[in-house]
Amino acid sequence: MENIVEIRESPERFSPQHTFSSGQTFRFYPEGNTWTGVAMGALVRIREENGQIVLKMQGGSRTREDWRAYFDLDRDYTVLFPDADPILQRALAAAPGLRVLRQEPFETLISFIISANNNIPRIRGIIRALCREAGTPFTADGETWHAFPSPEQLGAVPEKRLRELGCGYRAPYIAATAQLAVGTDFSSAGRRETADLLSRLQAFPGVGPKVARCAALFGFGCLDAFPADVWIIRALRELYGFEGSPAQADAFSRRKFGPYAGIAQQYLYYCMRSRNHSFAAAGGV
DNA sequence: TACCAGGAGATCC
DNA sequence: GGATCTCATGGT
Repeated sequence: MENIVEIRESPERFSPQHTFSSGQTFRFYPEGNTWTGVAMGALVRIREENGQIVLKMQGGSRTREDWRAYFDLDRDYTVLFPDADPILQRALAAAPGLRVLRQEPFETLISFIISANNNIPRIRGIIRALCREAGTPFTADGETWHAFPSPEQLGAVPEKRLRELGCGYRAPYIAATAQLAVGTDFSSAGRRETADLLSRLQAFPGVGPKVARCAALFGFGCLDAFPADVWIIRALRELYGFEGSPAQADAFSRRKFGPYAGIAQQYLYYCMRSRNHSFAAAGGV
């Protein structure tokens, strides 16, 4: 019997548009008024219905609690930044319902290795190709879908084949990281201090400071991890007068945004990239 | 057609 | 430790 979980939320608490368009996950696609994707081995469909956001998960073995954790639905985002400056306040208001997902560690690690010096449409295409190539297939809604490959499955794909699938020069990094990840206990890694986790993640080939912070934030629940790409550095410089390097962004973000700096980063990133009009009109960018 | 993309690694000094 | 180059390849 198929495992189905259905969750209803208000648009103020969860926005698939803001969440899936903020560059933290690459497996969700909009079609009409429905967002469709695969996560944790299940088909996920999200649509608005009578003023409510309806999340329907089909397949896999995850519970309602697992999915609430995945979408971070039980966290009150309105109390995370009690001392928010006016700029952050505008960013938070510009993307209501944006939530930082708690994705699967190995998927985030590989996804953001692929993201290096790459653009989002192509990242999505490569990840989709990897899933079709090596991910476990399952059937839902009368169609065949593919889970993200396990370390064993991805590690078995020849480097030459990874290049054919579009991975380019990242192919050896992906192959080596997948093979190293076999036997790695990511669940215990997630309970470490962020700095300790980052150094361990950066031991994987193709994982530097930025990719490690993305994996820590999106895959391990380290909400203080602060990925600093060119957009965020630009935002800190233009909006806050920050003059430092990406390596100095950690201390700055912790001082400026506190223990949830990673979530603040995601709102700032979304607003910068989406050229949100209300944000720009308010003097944000 | 150039330039860019949610950078990392190698090689310089 | 920091500056510089190269790495595939589709998007814009």
